Amino acid sequence: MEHTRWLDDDEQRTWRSFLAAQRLVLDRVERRLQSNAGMPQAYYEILVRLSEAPGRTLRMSVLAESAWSSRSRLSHAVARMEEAGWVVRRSCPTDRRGQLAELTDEGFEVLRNAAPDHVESVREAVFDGLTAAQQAGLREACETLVEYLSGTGQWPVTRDAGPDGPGSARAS
Amino acid sequence: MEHTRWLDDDEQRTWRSFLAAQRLVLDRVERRLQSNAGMPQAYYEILVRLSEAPGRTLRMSVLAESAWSSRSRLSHAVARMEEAGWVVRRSCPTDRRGQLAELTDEGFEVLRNAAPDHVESVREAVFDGLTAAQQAGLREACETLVEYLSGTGQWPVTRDAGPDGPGSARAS
DNA sequence: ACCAACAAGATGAGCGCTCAACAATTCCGG
DNA sequence: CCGGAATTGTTGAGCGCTCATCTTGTTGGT
Repeated sequence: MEHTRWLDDDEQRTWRSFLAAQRLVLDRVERRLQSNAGMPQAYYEILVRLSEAPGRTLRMSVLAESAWSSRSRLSHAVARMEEAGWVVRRSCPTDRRGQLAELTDEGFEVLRNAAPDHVESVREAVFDGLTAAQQAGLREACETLVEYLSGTGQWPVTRDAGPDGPGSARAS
Repeated sequence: MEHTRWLDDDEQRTWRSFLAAQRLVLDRVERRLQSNAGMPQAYYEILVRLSEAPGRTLRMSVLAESAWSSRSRLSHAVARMEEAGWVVRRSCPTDRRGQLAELTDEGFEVLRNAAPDHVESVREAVFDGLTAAQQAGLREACETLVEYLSGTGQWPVTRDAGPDGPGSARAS
């Protein structure tokens, strides 16, 4: 490759505002979650996925995909959360390489307590600042990007997790 | 606060797709930058800001704001980049608390070599996957968010850095 | 002129993440 | 049914980031 496809001014502004917005939003949400629940955003997402799964149990590999995490990251994270008593690991009966991660009652309780403030912080950081049309535009772009980027390298992705159900953590 | 403003299904999907898209895009871009230039995205952004500044020099506090970085993060980052010979620090003549960070010729060269592949990876990760309308929608939402979130806590923000000029790193 | 408040930047501990390497198991062609 | 290839999950080193804290320097009220 010797002729670089540089970004024009519009693209430059799009990319830079995406970077800035992403940082501002995530730093804000993460900071608040850290101070109110003592966990990083990535852990919260893992707990949510588990809480929505049948039996509150998922295989590590499936959990990794659905939380957009690498296997290694998930492994470290679950190890820590197991120490905290939020999750337990059991070996998978049908595949002895596999591990099942199960959300404990304590972990579920932690999630349930963390949820209201977290959701509030997301609302304040994103939805309170955007019109309905802007929210629609953001969603349209992000969903397209997810579709476009999924399954192409990067993670061991095998897209098959169902789309978002309503968070069951809020429904006791 | 005792009545939580939960996210409805549309908001839920918007938030989750934002999280996923953000992760997919940034992980991809960062991985490529790391392997081709040996630096994280945050460092690249710092080098770009310096390269665009008059005299390729900025005060630490100004640099921190313009790269959306905390002071602490910048301090650590510049320390590392100084070891690498990409940047030098000099004390500020008008305020003896201050430090000036200056991009060295070597640092500029590193940036210039890193830029083409980085830009290509951004194009592949974002622009090649979105229609013009989706790009506009994304930009509109992100610019609004940046405007909305800037200057409200979080960083020691004193918004006054000019908006993005064209990246001077690509113009020799 | 003084001193309390504030601002700039550096620093070290702790932690989450990446990357590469590894062990254990399953899969599949011959 | 055997043996190489692929898959699953873990581990440890290294690094960037956050948070709290500290030092140094500036500012503003009296």
